[in-house]
Amino acid sequence: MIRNMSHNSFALLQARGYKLTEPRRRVIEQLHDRRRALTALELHQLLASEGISLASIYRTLELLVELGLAEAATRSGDEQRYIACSPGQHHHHIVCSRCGRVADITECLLEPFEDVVRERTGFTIESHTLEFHGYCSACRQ
Amino acid sequence: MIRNMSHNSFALLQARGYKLTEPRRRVIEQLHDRRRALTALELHQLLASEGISLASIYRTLELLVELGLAEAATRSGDEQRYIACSPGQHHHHIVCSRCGRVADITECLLEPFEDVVRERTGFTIESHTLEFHGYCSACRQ
DNA sequence: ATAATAAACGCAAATGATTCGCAATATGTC
DNA sequence: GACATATTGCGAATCATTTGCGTTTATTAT
Repeated sequence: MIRNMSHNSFALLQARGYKLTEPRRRVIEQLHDRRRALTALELHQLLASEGISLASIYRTLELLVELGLAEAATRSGDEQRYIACSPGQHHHHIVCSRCGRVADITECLLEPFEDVVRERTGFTIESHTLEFHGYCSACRQ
Repeated sequence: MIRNMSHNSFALLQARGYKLTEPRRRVIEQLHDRRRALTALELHQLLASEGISLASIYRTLELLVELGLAEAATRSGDEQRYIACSPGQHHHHIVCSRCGRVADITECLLEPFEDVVRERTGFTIESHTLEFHGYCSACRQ
């Protein structure tokens, strides 16, 4: 299952004409397997034994976001965290404030409200960002 | 009205024992009067004639966030934007993707969903971040 | 009002996450 | 199995933000 999710990303990468390199494979695996919001530096440390450069990690993350295979978490600190993401369906995440664990919220809760927001504010609505924060079962006191 | 909103912030600042200085007054005024999500650099440029240092703008923004008088917008780019905020009631914003104009969404749309999210994910929920993006009436094509 | 006093300021240097240039290497293809 | 090229690792560069420090300014008490 976890393997399959990584493999989906591998496949999409290649289908778009990108090479499936060692740094890309490893970053994708980590993001999927750990199910955590990770920083570039954390990925670099997790992959220390692989001799992958920090620059490649940044470049890979940029590519994954572009392809919809990862997304940048809401920032709370000076380092950006990244979350593995299935492309296609729009959805949201809850992130553990202690360990960074991520869970998906499978459908979008907000589309029904976009009309209300448009009427109230006079803005047209193109998108929204939503992220919940709390504690996963392991980190709850 | 606009003046009152700035004055509320002035008062809260002083009530908490902080001095109402020129940089603080000006930054608060700009954030309230422009009703836009602004970067530190933009504030510095807007206030160029006042001889206010960029460092003071950063320090003021940090203080305003701490006091709940401003909040950091969802980042989309390499500079943080800040939004004037009334402390007290939890609410959300919609930000114009072209000009940065901000409108308030007066109450929170998501509290009713927190139970659902908790049940589905097994996380306890402490908070959430939500921001809408679109175009204000002036920027809509 | 005026002086006393501590918080805040302006400046310039430091920090640190992220990006970039380039020679070397690894991937997918023929 | 060799080729052509995308991608890598390295180190240097960038640039938003933070910090140290001597000076200024907002508040409090005289």
